[in-house]
Amino acid sequence: MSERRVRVRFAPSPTGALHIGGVRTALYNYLFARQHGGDFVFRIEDTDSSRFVPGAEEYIIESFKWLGIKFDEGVSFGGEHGPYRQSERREIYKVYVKQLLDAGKAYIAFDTPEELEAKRAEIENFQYDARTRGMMRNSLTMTKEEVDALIAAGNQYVVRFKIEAGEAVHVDDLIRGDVKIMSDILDDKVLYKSADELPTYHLANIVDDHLMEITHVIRGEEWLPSAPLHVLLYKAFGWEDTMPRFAHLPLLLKPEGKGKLSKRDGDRLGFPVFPLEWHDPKSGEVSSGFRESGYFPEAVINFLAFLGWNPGTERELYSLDELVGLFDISKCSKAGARFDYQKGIWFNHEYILNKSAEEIAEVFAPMVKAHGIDETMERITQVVAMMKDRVNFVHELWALCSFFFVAPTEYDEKTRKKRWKEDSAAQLTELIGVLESLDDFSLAHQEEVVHKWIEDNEYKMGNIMNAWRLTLVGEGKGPGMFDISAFLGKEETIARMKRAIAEL
RNA sequence: GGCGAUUUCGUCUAGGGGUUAGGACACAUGCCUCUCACGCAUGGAACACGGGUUCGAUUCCCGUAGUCGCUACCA
Repeated sequence: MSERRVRVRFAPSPTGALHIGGVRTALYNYLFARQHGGDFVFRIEDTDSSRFVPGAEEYIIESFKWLGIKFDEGVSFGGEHGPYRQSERREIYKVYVKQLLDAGKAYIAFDTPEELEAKRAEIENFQYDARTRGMMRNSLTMTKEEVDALIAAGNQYVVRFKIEAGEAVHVDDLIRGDVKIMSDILDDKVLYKSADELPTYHLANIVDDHLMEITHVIRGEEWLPSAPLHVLLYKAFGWEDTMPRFAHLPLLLKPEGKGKLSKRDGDRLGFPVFPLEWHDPKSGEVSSGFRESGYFPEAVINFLAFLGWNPGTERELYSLDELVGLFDISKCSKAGARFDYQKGIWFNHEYILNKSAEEIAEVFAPMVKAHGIDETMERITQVVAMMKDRVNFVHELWALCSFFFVAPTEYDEKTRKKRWKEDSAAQLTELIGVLESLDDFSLAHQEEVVHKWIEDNEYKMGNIMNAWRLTLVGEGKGPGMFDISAFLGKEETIARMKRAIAEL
């Protein structure tokens, strides 16, 4: 059994955008598969036809493509264990449902949803189980003839798993250790619905994991309560020998307040909870994505990897490949983690710091163009080199450095009051003369000449520089003055100064 | 309500029977400086509570409380 090749899967339902918690689950699966030299399978669990949302499947695939998480097989990736869409596996499930029925481990039930609802209203804490199934309309309380007649007459039914009371069920969890539960508290779960000829999650999940030779099931904590049911199903099928090991990951919680992270939190606090922007086809609602918000996929990966796990070192910046080597599922934390989006922003900033000006310029250039500016890649890269370390996102660059490309048309009032002195106009007019005399307008040469001019005239460095800054930038921000003037060039620099002196 | 999981600074976490309980984010202050940032430095800030076990518990055990999840013919 230990010889088996490691195979894990990520199996979302195509019911909408991929939640960021789901992304983390997929990431951990991916890291686990890679570090064990195993396979990562992508399965679509669309057994609830009523919740199907068009475009969701494509969205999920594109999300992982953007993030750099690769699957070895599955929907759209091929493989020998297909089909990988559960709605295309109807015939397979039927075989296994029949197997359980024949073995007396499951039974047919005719109770309608309305009847069940009535029972729940009638009996407090009603549960369809060993205590109550004797009073319901099912193949246990009817003769075979009655059952056959009902089916022949076209009555819809479900198949329920017959759970015997009094058994202690153990789930061996990679993160939580041994979790024990008594079978008495489990209900006879619906395994199959005749109405749409589809199984429910529980049956499909076990059958598929078995057939697809999954060795480890790494999923969210919301599945922990039904894990004993799954263990019982493996036993009912006689598949204990190859039953996968389980690992239930803690959930992602709201940044503040109570409960698990939701889309609403993102809207309210201003951060994305989906990898990509999502257009809901039903409501027409648009939800922001990490990609569109300006996050680098590497930063998102790094951030998510550290939400609920860490390698025990003090380093926090790791590439996806490095994480593969370091990941240890047993070191995952057990408690839910609040979604600390501030930390996510910090990660993105660190990735900007570590990327070259050329790489950032590649992203920034289209934004410059979008503002109607025609600049060479070289000049854009120069600006990026000066400014990139100041921002958390590339798109923040424009607000910080548009003055490199567009001359100021107005001058910030506060800065003017603070920096524009009585004699500023006279001094800057004098400075124009100094600059005009320069043949070499390079940063170093300007600096030398201007510094000497300031010293010779015993001007105050701060007064000159800040007033000068106001003329070139329009406000009191930006990199060193000579960086700015050297980039603008002699002509533009002097033109901006003249215009400002005239206006101020 | 029942069942399960879980609990270290505001947040993410390291650690583990004897530690000045470590790091990061955020926050504050300072430094750098021609501005604004970045960066750097410093600082405040935590073992949920109550019982055990023990020479000693934040660490192990048991309770209590909080938190999270499940309790569907949803996944």
